[in-house]
Amino acid sequence: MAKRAPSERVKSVPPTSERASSKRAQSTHATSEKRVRRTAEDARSAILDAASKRMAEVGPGGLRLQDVAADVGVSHPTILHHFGSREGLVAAVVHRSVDALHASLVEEIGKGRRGEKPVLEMLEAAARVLGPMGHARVVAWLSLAGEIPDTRGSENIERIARAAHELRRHHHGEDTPPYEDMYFVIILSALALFGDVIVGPMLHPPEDERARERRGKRFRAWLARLLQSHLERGEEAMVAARTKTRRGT
Amino acid sequence: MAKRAPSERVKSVPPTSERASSKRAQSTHATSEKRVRRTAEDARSAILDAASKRMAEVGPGGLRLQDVAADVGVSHPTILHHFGSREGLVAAVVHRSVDALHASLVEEIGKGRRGEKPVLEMLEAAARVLGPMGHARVVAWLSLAGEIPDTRGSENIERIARAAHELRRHHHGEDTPPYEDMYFVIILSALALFGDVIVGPMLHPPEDERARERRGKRFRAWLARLLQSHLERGEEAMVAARTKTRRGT
DNA sequence: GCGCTTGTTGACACAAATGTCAGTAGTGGC
DNA sequence: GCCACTACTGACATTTGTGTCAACAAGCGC
Repeated sequence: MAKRAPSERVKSVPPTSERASSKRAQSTHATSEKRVRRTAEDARSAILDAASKRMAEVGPGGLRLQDVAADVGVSHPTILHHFGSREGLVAAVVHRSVDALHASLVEEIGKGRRGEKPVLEMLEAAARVLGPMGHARVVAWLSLAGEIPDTRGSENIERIARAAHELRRHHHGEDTPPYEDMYFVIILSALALFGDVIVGPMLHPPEDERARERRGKRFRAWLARLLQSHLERGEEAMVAARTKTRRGT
Repeated sequence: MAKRAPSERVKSVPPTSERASSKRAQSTHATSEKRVRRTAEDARSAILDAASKRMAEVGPGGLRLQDVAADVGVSHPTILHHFGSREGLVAAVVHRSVDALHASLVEEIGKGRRGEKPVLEMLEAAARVLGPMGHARVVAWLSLAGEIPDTRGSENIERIARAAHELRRHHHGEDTPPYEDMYFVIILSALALFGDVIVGPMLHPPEDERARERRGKRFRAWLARLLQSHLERGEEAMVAARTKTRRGT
């Protein structure tokens, strides 16, 4: 009974609507209903939107042309017409997602960097960028799948870390902790934010959207205090706990 | 040209050997070569091993019966014979992985908890469990795919956090920070460890296995110092950075 | 209005993956 | 040594998903 075939189909996504949500009315079949003809750019954009949404849920490997086509309200050859191949579509989605992620990040970070609680504001900014859109999830899928193509993640991290380190030197002067300390601060922040999106649902007891939101906020506030106090104190207190780290610095 | 079919095939895994690594010699076809017959238990175990390895790389959705079969050196109906269906195999792998993860975790954590640098030792222990075997990756795949079945992750976290909190109260007495502080410490550790396995390769500049290993170790040492100093000082220093957290505690 | 460009589509071809089945062949019990 | 049990396999059936193709039709320049 039931000969199900390839590729697991991860429970096939919560039925956002019956399928073909937006333009569905037209396909009650029957007569002709006048077939719509978008500009190439509009079509591409609509398809990308739908594909992005799906991809955040099922990952690049789970994306199905027919599903995306149904969501948009077109037939699957249309997608192939615009993107050449499934792989082309995936690449386009990834590209756009990564670009948007970078843009939002630099914007948000540039915006909130001079408040009185800079660390918290940055964490919140980054969380806003990563969470609500599926950006963090898409990136996580890619990373898991081993596709780390033009993501430029490390460059971003290093740029941020270097800038922050310079700022710190400006404040502390002589006895500023080494660059790697700031690098690790940034890394830890990134890991915490990404990790929360990815394995958070698995580590915390089941909770609804609102509860999750509040818990996330409280956690980020806590983390911000932890990091802020670390940054303010330099590494003094840490040196106490330190016993013999690999030579000097 | 080339009509490639379903399910992306994520570059099809670094060819660990040509395929059918272990029992391959026998299949040079030609004559009969005497077909091997394991006990049911041995067969299941061999299949599970191969499937686990694949699954850590391609995720539950990407697992292909024929690939696993080839790795083990059997035909794919054999797998179906032992596990009923593909889904059965996936379930079995997940089950075993989760069980092993739990077992290793409690063992390792129980072991290294009375050293002089308890935090570091726990982090290292957890890293040993999560990293080398694909455990963290498997769990991450599941979490991303939304399959959070019998993982019991939150229970584990809470048990650990509660135990650690009790220990802390035993030391600090009256002015012990609230439970949630310890809970967040544990959560942060988990997120950092998981996150490093999942998105680490994307955040750091490209590095070989040894470099990655060393960097990981340095990062965990740094994190351990950060957390240790936080735990020793109670929340005193954090209260300084605190402005007005939602009422009292 | 006419025709050209091109977005769009149904029907089809092809591949890959799961699952079925009847039959083969080790292995242990007698 | 024979027999029953069952691990194992090749061949096939079926499903699902990608990609091709020829034809249709919507918008635009003329």
